Parts: sequence; C-alpha cells; structure tokens
Amino acid sequence: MADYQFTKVEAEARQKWSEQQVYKTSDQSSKPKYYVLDMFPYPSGAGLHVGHPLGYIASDIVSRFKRMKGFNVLHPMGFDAFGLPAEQYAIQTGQHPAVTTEQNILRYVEQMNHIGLSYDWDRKVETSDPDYYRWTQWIFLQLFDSWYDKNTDTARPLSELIAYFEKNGNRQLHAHCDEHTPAFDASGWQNAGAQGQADLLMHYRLAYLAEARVNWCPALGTVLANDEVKDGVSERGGYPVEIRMMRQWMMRISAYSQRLLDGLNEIDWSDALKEQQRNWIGRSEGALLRFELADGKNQLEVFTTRPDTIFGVTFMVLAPEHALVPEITTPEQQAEVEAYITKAKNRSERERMADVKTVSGAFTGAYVKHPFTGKLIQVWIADYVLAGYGTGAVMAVPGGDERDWRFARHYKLNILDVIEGSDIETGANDSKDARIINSDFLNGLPAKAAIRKAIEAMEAKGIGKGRIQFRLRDAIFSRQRYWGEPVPIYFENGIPKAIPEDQLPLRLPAVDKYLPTEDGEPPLARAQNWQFNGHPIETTTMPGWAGSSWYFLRYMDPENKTTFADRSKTDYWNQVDLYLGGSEHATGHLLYARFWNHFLFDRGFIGFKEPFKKLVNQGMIQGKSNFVFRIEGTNTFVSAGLKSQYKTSALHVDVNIVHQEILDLTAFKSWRDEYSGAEFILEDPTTGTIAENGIYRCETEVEKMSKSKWNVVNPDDIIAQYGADTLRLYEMFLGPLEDAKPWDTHGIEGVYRFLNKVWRLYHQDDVFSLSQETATEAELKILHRTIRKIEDGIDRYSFNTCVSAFMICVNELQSLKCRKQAILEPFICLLSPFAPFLGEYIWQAMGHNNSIVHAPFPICDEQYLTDDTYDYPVQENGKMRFTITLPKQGDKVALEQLALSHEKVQQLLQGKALKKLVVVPGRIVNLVVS
RNA sequence: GCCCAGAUGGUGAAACCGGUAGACACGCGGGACUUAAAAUCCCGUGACCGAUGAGGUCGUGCGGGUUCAAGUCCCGCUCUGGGUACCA
Repeated sequence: MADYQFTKVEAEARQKWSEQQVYKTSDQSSKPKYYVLDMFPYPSGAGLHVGHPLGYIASDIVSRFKRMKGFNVLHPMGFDAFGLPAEQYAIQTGQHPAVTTEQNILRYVEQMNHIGLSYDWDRKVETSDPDYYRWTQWIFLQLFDSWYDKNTDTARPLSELIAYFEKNGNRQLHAHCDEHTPAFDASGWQNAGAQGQADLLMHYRLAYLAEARVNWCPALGTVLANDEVKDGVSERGGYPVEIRMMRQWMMRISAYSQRLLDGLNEIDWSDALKEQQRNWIGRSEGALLRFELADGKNQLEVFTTRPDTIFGVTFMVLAPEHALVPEITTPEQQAEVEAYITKAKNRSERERMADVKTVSGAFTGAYVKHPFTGKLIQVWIADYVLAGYGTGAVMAVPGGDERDWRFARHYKLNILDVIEGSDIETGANDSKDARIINSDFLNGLPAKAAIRKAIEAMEAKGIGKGRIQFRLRDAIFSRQRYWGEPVPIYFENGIPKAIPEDQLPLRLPAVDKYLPTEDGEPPLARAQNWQFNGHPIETTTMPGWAGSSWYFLRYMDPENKTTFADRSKTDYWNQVDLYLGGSEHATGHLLYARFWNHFLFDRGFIGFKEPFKKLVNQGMIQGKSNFVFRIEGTNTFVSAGLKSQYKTSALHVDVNIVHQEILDLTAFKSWRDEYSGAEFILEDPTTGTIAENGIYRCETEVEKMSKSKWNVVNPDDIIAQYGADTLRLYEMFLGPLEDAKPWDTHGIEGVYRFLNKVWRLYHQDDVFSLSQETATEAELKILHRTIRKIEDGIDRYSFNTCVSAFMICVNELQSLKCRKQAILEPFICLLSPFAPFLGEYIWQAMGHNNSIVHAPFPICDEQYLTDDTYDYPVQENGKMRFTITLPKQGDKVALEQLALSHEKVQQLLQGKALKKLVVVPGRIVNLVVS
C-alpha cells in the first residue's frame, strides 16, 4: 500500500480553512477568553528555520485545544521587524531595509501557513510599520512626560511635578530621580530659566537624556554591541574599540525595581526564570556611608551590604573611572594611576567581572579617615570595582570579601579578622551567621544584629544610613543606527521637546547611505531637512526592545487609528494567558515588557500590571555545525581524523553538503568559488590513516542555529518530504518542550509511519470506510485512557508524551482491527490539534460541513479508567523480584495480610526473617529481610 | 567569573508525589508476505554472568549522604547549553 498523499490532504485542508476563515477571532463572545501568544520573531533573511516552529507548534496545539474546549482564543502573530541584520544587509547592498524586511516577512508568513499555525493574520503587527511605531513613539512620549512618585508608587504626568516645583521646589519630594539631583526651592525653580528648568526636569523624566558608557569604534564611527566586540576590537573589520561617555536617551526602569520584583509573585512563570529576573534586579540591603578624605576637602561615598564589618576595613577601592580619582591622586602617584586608568579603560565590564584571577590596581596616594577609629586608610583604584554599580566605590574588608582578600594579598595590604571562626591566612569569610569580633561596640553580636546596630551608629553619627540598592540599571535607549523607530524629540535651543502627538508618526527619513556621517553622527543625521519647525530632530533611533515591549497589546486592537489599543479591548483580552518563547529573553525583553506594561497601567492606559500571566520557555533547537580543516596558507583540506598532523584552521561548512559527518566533495567544490580548486587529504574510515580513496570526515559542534554558522535547516524541506503534520508531530516528539536539543532527523520516519497507520485506520485500499458497529469495552477503554492522557499532557505542556500516547492508542486499535466510527471520530478530534491537516481531511471525509477547528473536544468518561486490581511489584530489600495481583485500593492492614499470604511471597520468605513489611496501596510491596 | 538550566541504552527519550528504570520511537538482528524489492505485519534488542534456559549481578555524568526504597531528596564536583545590560 502506498503512503498517504499528504500534499493533497494538506492543500485541501488549507483551502477549507482559508475559505471559511476559521481562525478569525472576534473581540466579543459569550465564551471565556484565552490569549495564547508566541514571542514574535525577527524576520531574518534565512527564513524560518526548524528551531522556530518548536514553540509555535506547541502554542498552536494549545490554541486549537482551547478552541475545541469552548474558549474564545486570541492567537496572533507579528514581526519584530527592526534590527541590525537588515541594516547590515542594507549597508552592503544599498537596498532599503524596509524592502528586504517586507520580503522576509512574506516568506515567514508563507512558511507559517505551511506548518498549519492557526494565527488570525488580520491582527498581524510589524514593529517597522509606521502605523505601529507611531504608538511606540507615543508611549515613548508618555514616558518622557512622566515622573515616578515614590509616595503613591506610580508614574504620574510631568505637569503635576511642575505644579509641585512651582510651589515647593523639590523639597520634601519623594520621587525617583538621578543620584545627584540638586535641591531647589520654589524661587530656585522660577528663576532657573527655560534651560535650567528643562535640566531639572530631566532628572525626573522616565525617558531622559544622560551620559552613558558605550563601546565607541572610531573607525566605524559608531557604537557597538558587546557581542560585536571581540577582544577589544570590532568583530567587523577588527578596528579598535574604546569605552566612551556619550549623551544617550535612557529609560528609568530602576524606578520600577521593587515593583518588578514584587510582581513576580503574582505570575506563573518557572522558578528558574523568576530567579533570573530577581538576580538581574539584584536587590541588596545595606548601608550608604561617607568617609572623610584626609585632605579634609572631599568625601567618599560607598555602598556596603556588610556595614557590620566596618572595623575590618583596611583600604578603599574606587572604580578607575570614579569622578574623584583625578582630584585626590597625589602627584607622586599620578603617573601610575594614569597608566592604570588607560589600561583599565578599554576593558569591557564583562571582562572585568569575569577575570578574577589577575589582580590589578593602583594606589592613589590619598587616605580616608576611618569614621570610628580615626585611622588613616589608603585609597586604591582597581577595575574589579565597576563604575555603574552602587557608588563606584567600596570599603574593602579583606577578612570578609573574597575579592578584597585577593587584592589585599596581592598588594600586601593589612587583613583584619572581624568574623568569628575565620582563618584570614587562607581566605575571606563572608558568613552572615557568625559573630562579629575585634569590632568595638559590635563585638559578640551575630552579623544580622550587628548590621542593624552598625547602621544605627552611622545614622547617629550622621555619616551614613540604611539603604536598599538594586543592581538593575537604567537602560540605554538610544541606538546609533538607522533601522529603528526615530525618537520623536526635537531640540529648540538645545532643549529637548516632544513632537506633538498629532504629528506622529515621525517617519524614518530617506538617507543616502545607512552609515554614520564622517564626523560620527548617526545615520539619521544624513537625512535632508531632518527638522521640526526648523529645529533639529534627534538622530538616534530606538532599540529592538522598544517595539517588542508592547506588541501583545496591539494585537488586541491592531487597526486602531486613535489610540494604541482601545481600553475596552485591552480590558476584554486582558493578560496573556500563555506566553511561549525562548529563555534567552529572560532578562531582556521579558523585563522591559513588564516595565512598559506597569507604566501603562500607572498612567491608566490599561487595566493590568503584569502582561504575561503564564510563561513557558521552549528549549532552543540548536544546529549541528560541521567543520572542515584547511591547512594554513593552502587550499588543502584535511579530514578530521588526520588534522592533528597539520597546522589547520576550522571552517564552518554548509550542513546541507555533509551527510552523516561525511563531506560531499563535489558539492563542496561548487559551494563557493574559492573552493573550486580545493584539494583533500582523505582518511580510511576504519584505520584512520591517509587513504587515496578514503572519506572526508567533518567534525561537528552543537551551536545556535544561525545563517553565519551554516547549520540552518529549513522546515520547507521537511514538509516537502514528509508533510507538515509529520513536521509538527516530530518536533513535539523530539523531547520535552523546555529542553534544548540539537536538530536531528534520525527519528522522523517513526512519526511519518504513525500518520500512515492513522490513515489506514480510516481507509481500506485508500478508500475511506468506517464501520457503524457499537464499540466494545476494550475499545472504549483505549479511547478514554488516551483522552485522559492527551488532556493531561497538554495541561503539562508535555507534548512529547502526548505523541507517544497517540502511538500506543493507534497500535492497540490496529491490533483490535477497530474501524468503528464510534471510536475513530472522537480519536481524530483528539489528534487534530497535533495533526490538523490530516484531522481536517478525515473530518470532511466523515461528511461534516464545519471545520474540525470548531469541533468539540472529546470528553473523557471516568468509568473506563478505573481498575480494581493492580500488579504490585514485590521487592526484597528494595530489589524488584516479581509482581503479584492484589486489589488496587483498600485497607493497608488487609493488603498486608493478602500480600503475606501470597504463595510467591511465602516462597521468598522461606528461611528468612521478615524484619519489616512495607505496603503502599496502589504502589508497592517491600519485604525487608535480614 | 557570576546567574539559570541540563546530563538516563547505539540514538531521541519515558518514569507526573521517593515506589517495577528504559514506555513510545529511531537504529540494528531475525521471521512472514513477495519471483524480487519497497511498503506492511510479527518477534527480539541496557551491560555482564549463566547454556541460547531458569536465575542472578551491575546500571540513570562523577564522589559522598538520607531512606524499607533514590534517575527523583541533600552535600561536593565535572562537562554541556542559555544569559551577562547595543544580537534578537
């Protein structure tokens, strides 16, 4: 018998769906709502790869299941269409990124439709569409026009802040603002002038301008992402990169630190993910305290989580870029300090944090006075202290902090023992459970009590106070790029002003090149008349996360011309019930989106704080990259087994010309021009020695699936060979949704055979035929057990076990030769969320007019699930021996009696003394014998 | 470095609450059907000892521990993946 004709089946089902517009979703329904969201993709030029659909298929199964269960399901899709790759492509080819992006999107939509994803495409959003980014710009302006009131713990309109300043200045104001905001009274405000007032407001705005550290590449004239910088030079071109302060738009996400932390308690996300967000936000309780410099002029402010170890301070460490460094450095130390700053300056933060082995620093020559003992303490600079965290300065307690200890050891600085039970010769002791010693008034106190007492003493002395510090920093929002949302701000006499709402969208202008200007201005500076009423417009654009921070709201009301989404619609659809996406977004997108959502809630634009009620991370499907080895300086390639005999460099090779790790030599030569004359040193696969007629073996490595790594596998190819239902089932069958796994088609035949078996249940000699006989008890048991397993599986997002449950069911029905509609009609409904094409086709063959998409999900009848007896495994000292059949439920004592009197048990116990009998009803019998 | 996750047969995996480790597949071996092949169906398949039997021993990355019982819980490691603030 031939295979089932999946191409025909899938084409017919697809036509049915598009004719009947089965996925169109109404904003009004008597049914309960359910919102299933996928993280929308960046539409890359390589098209959708097999890794993308993993999550999409899973969420599609849930969507289809919920529809059949009687929910009004919102299941949309869109595109995160701004981004660097399109811009790079534009730089290389001169093509406008909008053009290539649109082509890529069309391709993605087509691919998604081939997979059978049940999106309501009428709700598609694209972040690069002016009708969409108009509202991204609008939200930016709301942030620009808001400040954070710590009294009410909400964002409020700036007009209210201005009214307050006019009456009171910023006295008694409890607002979230920059660290060094000056104090002023009402007259100070009134006399500040337009520029002065604008500067003062800038300290409070939630979207604000400030100086920020960036990776500046002078040769490219642009700022680079950390991952575009490798070993201090640009990845593209290998030019030097320096760290520089630049004026940038920032987002005051730090105002929301505590709320973003608290909100985690209300949402159903994995503990691992919540933990990552908690660590990212990084709340720590401690004290802020000031040390007088010995020069009597300056003060040094530090944040410490261990004020209880204040008597263990033996030196101070500042970040090399700390503002006081030039001022306090003594002439004798100046050369050394400057040399160190130059060296440290261009190390990335990541490098500085990761490198704990090399200790480096420089003494400034300055001293501070210990606030309690009055002793003089040296002030050092070292790059393990980061400028961006806390105050950029630490009080070093080498007895209590590992990094301080290593630093002290290296520079032979004093180490004091202030924590009971330490051995300061071998390392620091950061225990918070020990008692404090050698510390005057803190002696004998446990650390936690000592922390409180130390803070009290500091407050009494007026040198410090208790403080809660967050690691979360304000986010840099400006990008020196072309392909992003323009920031809707213009500058009138240097004062940043909002472009009026009714003038939005501020469209991306045309430019002659997608590159920075000669003097390092961003690409938008190339635009003609980039002005508003004669005033220059901001030239940076927004980052990728701007558009993705609110797209889930736009799906609810995608066409709205007067607001980003009507309140009645956002109230109806409300939170996302299930959000599916990769864990690589744990601290980026998922934090920024929560921030914007909280903000929109504060300002009354939406009615809920947390956007994503339930979140599931699908594991990444990784690529299996293949490598060939070129002998350096030649065009000769050596097989993997022989490569150690030569000096070679490994090069990625296209996975599509490698089969079972063996390179197709002819295909390789025609793959790229430069390899047309390639020569090979081949190996004998059994002996691993050089062999003229041997094979070329590649080495493999599991990496992210990416065009640049030549390991992308396209789902279209799989669909052409096996059909979309097979692809869907196979991706689900691969393993648990949340696990990362490399793509491998080894087992795909299995699910393909399964679908053919399903087909044959409904067809005899390819002719559709079912029997109308009444189902037997055995058949009903199989069906209802499967219904239970599938519902359970979907509820637990355990789609792989669902597929195996289907396989078991079909194997059993097949061996019973069941062809009964009474069983096979509910079965196809059960299967249809997983294999919708085959489901629809058979549903139609059964004579239904409606689509299976709207069929009801079969209901499990409990009476077919219960068993009276159970085969108890009997263990001897925990080792499995045999099974005995006993009642499944029942009184424990009665079961013990039954077990003991069982013939096999008696036999086992002969000549042995029973020490203990363990019987767990419905589970196990364990005989403990001596 | 730091934070988060993972590791089970030749392979992908299952085991949901601490209770029969390896369901379901792939691959492989054998058989049926066929002139033959494909497709399909049936049987076997963790390792080792034993006779190919009965039966037994070992076995869930490594080293310890708790328990009548550990893949599952606790302590200490190793390796792999993700994130580390301008990739998305």
